[in-house]
Amino acid sequence: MSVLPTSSTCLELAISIPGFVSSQSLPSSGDHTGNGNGMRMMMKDLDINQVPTDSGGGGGGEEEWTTTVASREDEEEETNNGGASGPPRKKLRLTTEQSRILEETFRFNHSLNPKQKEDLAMQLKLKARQVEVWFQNRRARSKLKQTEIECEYLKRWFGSLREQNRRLQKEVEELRGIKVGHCDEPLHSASTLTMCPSCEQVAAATSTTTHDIDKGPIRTTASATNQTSLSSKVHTIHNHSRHPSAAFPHKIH
DNA sequence: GATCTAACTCCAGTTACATCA
DNA sequence: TCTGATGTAACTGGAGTTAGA
Repeated sequence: MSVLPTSSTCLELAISIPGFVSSQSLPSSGDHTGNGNGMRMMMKDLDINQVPTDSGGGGGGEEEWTTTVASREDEEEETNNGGASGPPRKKLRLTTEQSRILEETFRFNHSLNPKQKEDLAMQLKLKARQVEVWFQNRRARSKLKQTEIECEYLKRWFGSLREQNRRLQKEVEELRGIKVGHCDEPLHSASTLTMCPSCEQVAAATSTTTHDIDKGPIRTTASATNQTSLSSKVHTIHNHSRHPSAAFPHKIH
């Protein structure tokens, strides 16, 4: 079953399926715990809506704010003063250089502690709050991308399982026909014995029930002899296509 | 030590602006 | 020029954590 989705994105991702722990444990900023007080001090004088006075940094004139965004305080004042909707929200476009540096930083660290955030903000001539928002949005995008990839993979896996199930059902029908025709003869045709590729032994009969993904359990009346083939296939499927996450814990960068 | 509260972070969901076809 | 789709910066509200009173 080679349905491994290949990816060339720069997102660092890992399959996480319900019931399985996502392998992406973002490095905690640690400053949930650590620099709380310092952060409080810093956050006090943040003004996200302050227009950068220097527009020349890195972007060669590309860096520019279209306008300022009304601060919360200003909005509150606006609201209090008249209830009007206030000035339209304007939006910064990050320069390619800013985006590049942010992406670069994100590659190594998915979340920043207050010091890192402040330093990066200073480097990029942005507000710490903007850097924080960017990282939040970036994590969200990363997660979304991961979900899409997982979804795509699960679709393929589902299709593969359905196909396997279809084949097994067909085989059951064939065995039924054979049994009717040669009820006294043992069925040890080599073609019906499946070797487990990893265990390198013919799988023992198991009590596993094969489920048709669409229609529920397959009811089979195959004899014990006939079951050798079927159950070994079941064994194979059970052990080797049990779950995609185990087989394809891929990461995307 | 237990409790409360303030300050902070994160996330999920949403809004709204900028850009492009 | 207008318009709908798309990308994304920014906002909102809730939940969780921590430190200090």
